[in-house]
Amino acid sequence: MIFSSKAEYGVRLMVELGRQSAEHPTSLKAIADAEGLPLAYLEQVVARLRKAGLVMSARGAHGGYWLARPATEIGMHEVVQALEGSIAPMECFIHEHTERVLCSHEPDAGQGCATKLLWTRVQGGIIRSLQMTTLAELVEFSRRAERVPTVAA
Amino acid sequence: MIFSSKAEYGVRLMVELGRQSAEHPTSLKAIADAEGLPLAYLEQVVARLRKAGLVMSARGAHGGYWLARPATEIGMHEVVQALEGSIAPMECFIHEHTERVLCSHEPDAGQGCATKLLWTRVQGGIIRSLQMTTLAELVEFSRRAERVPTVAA
DNA sequence: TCCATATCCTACCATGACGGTCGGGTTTTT
DNA sequence: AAAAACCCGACCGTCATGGTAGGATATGGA
Repeated sequence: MIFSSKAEYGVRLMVELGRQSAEHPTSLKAIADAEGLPLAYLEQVVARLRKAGLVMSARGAHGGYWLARPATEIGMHEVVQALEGSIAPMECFIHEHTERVLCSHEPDAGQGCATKLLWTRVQGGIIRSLQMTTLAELVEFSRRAERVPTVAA
Repeated sequence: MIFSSKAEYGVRLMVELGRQSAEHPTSLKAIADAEGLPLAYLEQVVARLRKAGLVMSARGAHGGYWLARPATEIGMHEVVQALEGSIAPMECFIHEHTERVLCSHEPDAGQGCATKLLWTRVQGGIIRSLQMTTLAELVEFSRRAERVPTVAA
């Protein structure tokens, strides 16, 4: 049970954007360098964030990305959802919207199997803890962690 | 982001054991048939539960498995932990106990990166929702779901 | 005693998702 | 026109996952 690295990278990227003023765009190159992440891969990651309307972009020289909204108004559940596709602890939760593909083991009556009760709670726990965290919080945290003396040499 | 099928199968298995009285052991074969799961694979799953001390076993004819404790005293976080190894939303959380393998991206100071704040909360959310659910609850739920009239034919 | 039933254990395997690269296209600034 | 950057799709190696195979060991019953 683990989130993919898309989530990790994407969150880092968002934090990095949050640290910049939203005036002039930040290039992916800059972020890739700052975080030590592969540029080409970041492109795929940021594409998801853009499609989800979380970041905006400008092409061409001096182009780049910036937050579509102030960081205080961005809940991390949106970010993770955009990156991860959907926040589902079990396969049968994914198709939720479409044609009710049920758990296969689920009795005909629907919404039956006992395990679903469990996974539903887990899903709730995950989503709640994501919702209660805003991007602004993470940005603030990273700002503070910044000036920690390492060796004071 | 998804739990492995080991978790799913294992939880089903535990529920099934919870439905049986803990007197006479239940064979894996019976459970595999009841749930429609591959026997050989279940063996691997149940091995983890046994090693974690959640179920006990008897070999030989009329052998099988039973709960090591009453279902009311089994928290689902124990079950999932046994099955899944550890409940960690991100790689760098796994080595926790061993030699402090840090996030690689984490600044030298340690406990630094902003994303860790997020994943820590998520982990908390998951564990809490698992802890608050006992096996007994799931067993009870499955008992009730049992007698749902499908067509009343 | 011998067979059926069952747990136990280890090795093996195929598929698919994941993390990542590559090449090229398009847009914009200088 | 050249550089900087976003954009897009195809490709690819590795590794965890889900599952199988085969056998060893233990136990109860005929």
